[in-house]
Amino acid sequence: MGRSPCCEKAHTNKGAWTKEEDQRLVAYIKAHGEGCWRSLPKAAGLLRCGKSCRLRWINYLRPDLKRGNFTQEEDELIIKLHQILGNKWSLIAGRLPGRTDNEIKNYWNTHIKRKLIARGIDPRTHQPASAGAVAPAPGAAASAAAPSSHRQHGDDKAAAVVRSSGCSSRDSSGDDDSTSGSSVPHQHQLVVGGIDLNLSLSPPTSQPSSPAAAN
DNA sequence: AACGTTACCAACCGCAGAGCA
DNA sequence: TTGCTCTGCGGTTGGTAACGT
Repeated sequence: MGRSPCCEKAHTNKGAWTKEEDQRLVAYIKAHGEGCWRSLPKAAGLLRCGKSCRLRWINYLRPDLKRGNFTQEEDELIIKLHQILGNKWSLIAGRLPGRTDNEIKNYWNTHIKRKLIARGIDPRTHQPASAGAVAPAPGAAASAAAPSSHRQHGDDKAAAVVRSSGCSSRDSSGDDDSTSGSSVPHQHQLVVGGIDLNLSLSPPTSQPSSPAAAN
């Protein structure tokens, strides 16, 4: 079968973004808002695929991004959240305003993993390295222990934790901000290690509501 | 000063799920 | 109800900078 490629690869640029491309993208989104990524590149006059534009915007150009070093607080929060959610970077990012899933994922892989290992903690199970090897973490944490089985079944448990709250990872973005009428509040109050993990799934950047938010 | 290695960040790829006709 | 399209997510890779020998 084969799905049609997300874009005409032959006519799209790849690799690092230029300043001009950034400017075009930002200008377009400021004027028209996000959405319809597939048609955006053409409309904005960019030789990029929609996916690429979305990623660039979300991970780099969004005006509300924090950028810069992670604080000790963020650090600990990421660890706690990862313990509960596993590699659900988008959900974790949702609890860290101004941070993107990609940024957190990178940070986890390059800093936190190492840090935990140095502390003698298995970064997947969040258990003492020796114990973790034999005793997988209970509950949701188990998902983190699951060998990255490509999010097929491995993280089902962590996902279940989230779903049980009436949300799916999709919801976070879907954000049917339905707040409006939805009888099921998208919240899940958790307190771990003294940190109140209110797992309400709000988009990382609650709506670029007003493009003007930029600057 | 040159070369090799390691660490970090940005971007790409493929898949799954939601929404719609 | 089914199939198709689009979006979003997570994993992985490539490029570059920093550091060490």
